[in-house]
Amino acid sequence: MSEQPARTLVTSALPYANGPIHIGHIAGAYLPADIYVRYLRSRKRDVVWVCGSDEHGAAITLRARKEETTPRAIVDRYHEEMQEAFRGLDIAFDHYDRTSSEEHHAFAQEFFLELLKKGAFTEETRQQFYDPVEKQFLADRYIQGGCPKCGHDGAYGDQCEKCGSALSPEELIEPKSTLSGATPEWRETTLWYLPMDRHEDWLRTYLEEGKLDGEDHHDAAAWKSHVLGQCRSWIDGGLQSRAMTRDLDWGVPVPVEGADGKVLYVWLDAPLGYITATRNWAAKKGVDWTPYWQDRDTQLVHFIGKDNIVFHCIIFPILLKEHGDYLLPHNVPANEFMNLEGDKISTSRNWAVWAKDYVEDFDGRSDEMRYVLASIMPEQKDAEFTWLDFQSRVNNELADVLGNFVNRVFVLTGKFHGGKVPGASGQWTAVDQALLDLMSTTPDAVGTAIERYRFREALQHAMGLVRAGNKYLTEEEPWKVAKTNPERAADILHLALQVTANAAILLAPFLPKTASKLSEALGTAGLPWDAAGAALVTEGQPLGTLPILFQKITDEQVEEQQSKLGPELEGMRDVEPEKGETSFDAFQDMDLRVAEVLAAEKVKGADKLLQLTVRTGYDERTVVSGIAEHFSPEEVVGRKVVLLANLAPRKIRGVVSQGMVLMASTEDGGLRFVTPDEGAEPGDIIR
RNA sequence: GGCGAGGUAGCUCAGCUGGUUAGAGCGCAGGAUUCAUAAUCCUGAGGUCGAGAGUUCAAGUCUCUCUCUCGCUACCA
Repeated sequence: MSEQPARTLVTSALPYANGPIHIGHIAGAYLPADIYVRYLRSRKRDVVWVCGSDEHGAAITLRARKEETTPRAIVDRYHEEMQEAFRGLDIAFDHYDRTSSEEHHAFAQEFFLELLKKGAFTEETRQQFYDPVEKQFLADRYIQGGCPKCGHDGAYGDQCEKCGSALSPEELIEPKSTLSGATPEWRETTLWYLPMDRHEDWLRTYLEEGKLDGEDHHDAAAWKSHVLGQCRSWIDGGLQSRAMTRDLDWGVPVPVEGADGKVLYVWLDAPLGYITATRNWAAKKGVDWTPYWQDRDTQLVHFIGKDNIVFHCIIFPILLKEHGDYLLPHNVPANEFMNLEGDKISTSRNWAVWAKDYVEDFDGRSDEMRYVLASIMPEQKDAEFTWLDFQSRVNNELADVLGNFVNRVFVLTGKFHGGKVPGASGQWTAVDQALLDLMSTTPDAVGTAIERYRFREALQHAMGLVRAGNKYLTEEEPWKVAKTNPERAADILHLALQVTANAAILLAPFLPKTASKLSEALGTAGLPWDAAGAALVTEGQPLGTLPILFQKITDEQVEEQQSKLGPELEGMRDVEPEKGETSFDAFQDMDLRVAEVLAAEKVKGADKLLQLTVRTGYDERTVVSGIAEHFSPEEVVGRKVVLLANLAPRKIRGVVSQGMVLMASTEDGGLRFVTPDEGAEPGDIIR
């Protein structure tokens, strides 16, 4: 790998076309990539940035059924909406594609076949649920039933959303197909698996040392520690086989005879979308796409959020290497998560700042959001966005430092030099020289930080030049000097203008709108990055008119935005949807009783479990309950509770649990006992 | 329980391969100034660098133990 790659291919995580984009997404994978790419473009490097909608997967079909529409309609809607959000924040991909395109299907199939031919997969036949009414195999998410863990009656085959536990479909109590409501049957199906354990050795070398096939591949030290840490954790834990196909009808069909009703697993399908997108971009431009994915002088960078690390650093590299013709990532600068006003961002609770809403509420003010997000980007650890912080950064830094500096320079030039760039004598004082020095070193400081994916630091450096400009004006006082020494005053303003023009270039990756307004007004539009560091504006150049760059964010705006967070409906909660209809008989099957907790102790080796001894009035029994994180043993002894008494006994962590204690799970993420009213005694039947 | 990442000024965070009095921005106090969006500039207060032990001539920076937060994972209501 040479110091400077011949070209760079940048990707941002394909957003899932199942919901709108929020600032967490932007700060995680799109804004950093946008800054990085704008910088490289400004340096006139060969760079291509691709992205696209990830439009397959069970969640989308499930949602389509729920909304009584088609998967196509869902993905079409979000494909458009997401692009609108990106455009509104000036996130400027070279190409934005979608995985449901014909080209992608064809390419993904071709890629799959190649892997098949190379023996990358193992074929395994397993029992799987089949819906006899809809005549299809059921993906895990299409099966609903009682959760074996918490008893919650709407658990999915892969996960119970109530208790968060990972499940496999056969564990469900009374499983039902969510498609037809029918009871599914066991049938054999054949799926292709990726045996990842085969790849542990070279992956370790690739990640830890940056070496591939015995050659230097990338600088492993340049990777973020949390990215490497996660990968190490996965590999050390032993990599498992993972199914690369699914029985589903929405996705890229498996191109093998007899594989009707099977599609590629979205996690095989989606990253290949990067390649398809590049091919489509190249076709559009009439250039050859292959160097971007196959030439060793290309640098491949994936921008993602931390939830995607394992796929981009382990699974996708395995696929690429097995294929053999493609480059592996040179860096995956994953960001951590962005929290919001003290809580994690949550789509279902509407605890999010939606990109689309921001663009509507703050029309034309994309730079403000970009600036704030770049300032607090979760580069090494989770970060937090608050509207008060947004206000203070916009007002104190953008408006007061940058906006005001620019305004001072323009007003002074207007007043003392008729709005034209004054000439300079070339007689620089020590103070001038210090500023000139800073001006000449800042581009490199900013650029180096960007190339190291340290965007906050880069922005600090760029703003540092502006701060120095303010200091310079305040201390040199050209408005005073002009009265006694007009030549000196001209020098000062000339230099201040050079600083402004430099700032326009350096800030452009972060604040594209502002930067172009500035460089237009200064007559320096279109100058590349490498021009920065020196004099840019020329004597006599008339300045354009410049509006106030940044309006202050008012307290009212802050309050308005804060009040938008959370559930939208007055008095109504946005909770998980009601389950499908049940029958009286099914209810009758449950034997609910009042019981009293006699004793409680923690189950050793488990964080969440309490072992309870309860009195039912007719016996005493042991119940294991996953409430240890919410209640101490002392707190629960003596309580009257509601017990599901006839639940099949189950061995949990070595202890046989005979029944289940009912709890209400509350909005704050806690649990509350369901307690019978005064007078109810152990053994009382609940019906 | 296992693994990973964090715990640094009131707030948001930097501190690379250990080395002079631990930094930035905001906030706060005092002052200067008026060209400018009541903006700007200077000065100052403020930190036992989560706790404890160890290695070293020297530790925020390395090792161990403990503790708290976040994430993945296991057990799981």
